[in-house]
Amino acid sequence: MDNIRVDPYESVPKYHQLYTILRRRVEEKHWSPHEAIPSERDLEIQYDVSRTTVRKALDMLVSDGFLYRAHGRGTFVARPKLRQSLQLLASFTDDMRMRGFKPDQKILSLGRVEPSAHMRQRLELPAEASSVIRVERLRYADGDPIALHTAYLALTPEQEITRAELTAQGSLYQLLEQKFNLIVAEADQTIDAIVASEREAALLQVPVGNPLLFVVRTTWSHRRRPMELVEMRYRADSYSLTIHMTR
Amino acid sequence: MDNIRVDPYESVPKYHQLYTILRRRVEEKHWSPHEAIPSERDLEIQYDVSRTTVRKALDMLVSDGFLYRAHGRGTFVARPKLRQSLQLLASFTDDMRMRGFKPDQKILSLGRVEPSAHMRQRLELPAEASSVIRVERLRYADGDPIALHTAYLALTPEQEITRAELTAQGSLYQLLEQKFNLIVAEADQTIDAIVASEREAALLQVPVGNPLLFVVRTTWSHRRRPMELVEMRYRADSYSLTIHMTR
DNA sequence: CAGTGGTCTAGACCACCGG
DNA sequence: CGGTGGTCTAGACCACTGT
Repeated sequence: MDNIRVDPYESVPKYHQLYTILRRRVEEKHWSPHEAIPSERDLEIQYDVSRTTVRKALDMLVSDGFLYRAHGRGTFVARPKLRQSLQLLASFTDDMRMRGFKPDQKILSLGRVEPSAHMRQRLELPAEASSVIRVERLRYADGDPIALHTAYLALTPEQEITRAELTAQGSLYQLLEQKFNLIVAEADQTIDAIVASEREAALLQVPVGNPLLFVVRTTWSHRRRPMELVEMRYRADSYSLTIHMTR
Repeated sequence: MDNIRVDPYESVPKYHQLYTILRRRVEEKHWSPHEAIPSERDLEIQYDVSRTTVRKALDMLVSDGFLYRAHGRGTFVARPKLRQSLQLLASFTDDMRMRGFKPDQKILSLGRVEPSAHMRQRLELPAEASSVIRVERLRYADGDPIALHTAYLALTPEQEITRAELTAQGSLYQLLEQKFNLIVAEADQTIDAIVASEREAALLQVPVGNPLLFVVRTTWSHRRRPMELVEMRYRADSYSLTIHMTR
């Protein structure tokens, strides 16, 4: 039995309601992996929406990796996926919570610095911009230090951030959204392997020379302005990136 | 002037033709970054297709990172993207060519081995499967060794691969497609940092203890059967992963 | 306000797959 | 062959943006 229905008076679009309904069904294992779900014409009738709306919902479920389609055969439940840490562009805070750890942080430094030429270019700073905000934070999972993050923010001199605000909010991205309406829309990342320097080793509590994942990310706001350049150094023994790819 | 038209008699879908036309325009800088392209209604008339078809083409261009939309304002050209090496699930061969290097390889070993319990699980091997094919290859870019790949293939005893075939073809994925109709459809990857062991250091021509990117990938065929488990070790000084993310 | 993208409908025909 | 997903149309109305 299911009495979940798509409600035409909801402000949420119908295709999104249907997406949520079907996604829950998959996650609650109402169907088994590789089992066929009802056909698009069945769903059309069952939820009293057009086939276009059904297909929009299914498109999203396919691109999110919950379903796959086979022309002439049907639409099927995908194998359960491992939680992926990249792609969705989560903050460290959210990433840790999804992985089941309690996130914490220590702000090592916060202040304005003069941007390098490279930074000016990456952040598309205007010539008159004489400073960016630099935030260095040590980040913890369940009390253990696992990453060192150094962020450079393209903010005007009027746009300030205090330690107290960042400590209270926890997530830098959420703070930037609340204070300045800067919403992260996209990012480029490069991923490298490095070995820990003396300072990094001391902060992350690993021996000098231990491997670290080194991630450099540039983020753009929804207005398509560069907002942040951040270097992240992760202890390789307690953190790895997971990615799902589809062709 | 443009006399490029969507041809209704082509076997390629109209939305895909339009996708190609517009993508070329963007790549050839017919419009500047952040410049608005014609509205959906304009494109509808200009190419004599329905708005649904226009939107399907635009959806693809947005998800591929060529355009972005702003409700009530228009559709805009995205900033030029850096070539991304992940996501599209390219073979090493294609990846190198896209990066502008000449790929090469040396097959270090090729033969059947008994799968470990872990491997049986990851490759969903039936109980009677007593062996998998193991291929160990050193991979070069412009003549320099940059990666060590160890692949385990879930193939039946009848499905064999020879050194000659793999050498001739170059790409393992292409060989699997041609010989066994195994087409890579999706993959899970974990990315770690490690330091080079003595053997790895010797093969990759770096000092022992140098950092390496360690990528473990499971691939599934279009029929959703696991086909490969592969461990890839990259010299961090000459290779890094790049990823683009959208929210 | 006019113009943009966002949602949605009710249909149609095609291409592919399995029995 | 019947049933599936894939493509496509011509329209409608809503929500948001800038002037």
